[in-house]
Amino acid sequence: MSPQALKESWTAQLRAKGRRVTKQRLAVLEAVQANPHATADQIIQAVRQELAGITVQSVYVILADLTDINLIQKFEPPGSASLYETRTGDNHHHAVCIRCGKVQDVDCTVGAAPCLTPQNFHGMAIISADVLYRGICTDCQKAEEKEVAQAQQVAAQAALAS
Amino acid sequence: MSPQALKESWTAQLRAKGRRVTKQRLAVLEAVQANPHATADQIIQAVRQELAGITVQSVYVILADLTDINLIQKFEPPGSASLYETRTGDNHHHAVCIRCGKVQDVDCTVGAAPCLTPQNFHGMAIISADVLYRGICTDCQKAEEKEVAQAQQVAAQAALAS
DNA sequence: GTTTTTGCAAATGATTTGCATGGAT
DNA sequence: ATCCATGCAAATCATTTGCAAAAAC
Repeated sequence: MSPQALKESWTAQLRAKGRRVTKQRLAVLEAVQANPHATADQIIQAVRQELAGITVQSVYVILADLTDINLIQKFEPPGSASLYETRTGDNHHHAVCIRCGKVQDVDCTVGAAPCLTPQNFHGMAIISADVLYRGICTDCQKAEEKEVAQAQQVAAQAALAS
Repeated sequence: MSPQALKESWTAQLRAKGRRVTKQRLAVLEAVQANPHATADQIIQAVRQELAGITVQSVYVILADLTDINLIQKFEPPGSASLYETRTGDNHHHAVCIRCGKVQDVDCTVGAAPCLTPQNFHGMAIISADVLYRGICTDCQKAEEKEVAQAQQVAAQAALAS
């Protein structure tokens, strides 16, 4: 979608939910759209490029409200600050790199229902399932290979010197 | 395992990891064992039954250390305080009730590897997958049925009165 | 006795809230 | 003109940290 079309779409959706269309809200939406998996802090920095005076608290309030009306989605990785994304409505999961912290979307190909078939649900009526993968992203895999190679070189030199 | 056997097991494991065995650590382990999915706050309350003087910060330090040596496991549900459990090592997931917040274990029957087979992993080397189910527990299902029944009664009486 | 643990106070980071003003409809 | 949204300050909540005293080895 073009930036213009996005803006119109957001405006329409805000109005549809009885929310007023303000430059602050549009700026927050733009920032979240521009940087998927952005933290509140990153969003604040980005929004301030356009609206220098906006306060931290306003951005938090706006983020919470946009989350309520499902225009954005909040994702809370364990142990770090919440991330916000414009991708909503579809059932997708996240993969976080345990080395650099980068978060990537993972499409759920199994439909909206729970993706596992566990034996023991204690009679609970399941509404949704969130899946968080932890792993090492491609960049960090390369970086680790490089480190291993360097460590081997150092070890070889130490063996020579002794 | 009997309380006594548990205590000996913990003692052995602490020693094996080079940790000193203190009454504080044992009390924390006991509290976590007694109440699976306990919050730090609940653990502090429980431990103070035995060790009235123990401080909040000590319990946090102990919990972090016990988590490091894998004697307990930390679970961070989105939007609420961390929970601690003694069940470690095996791959199990959690189901949280969106109404009362109760957390229950869900056995993962698919083995230790990622339980989904998503198409799009971005080349990431996956190490583990955490799954969080959201739903309504049996108690809350009953409570909701009761509420619906009462609402229908009220509606019926209103219809009669008009 | 030495080193790790604990106790205490104070700080931190993320996020929320109450109240007055300002802007969108 | 009306009422929701924003700005501001201060509070809250969970958790961490630095340093001195106490306890386990």
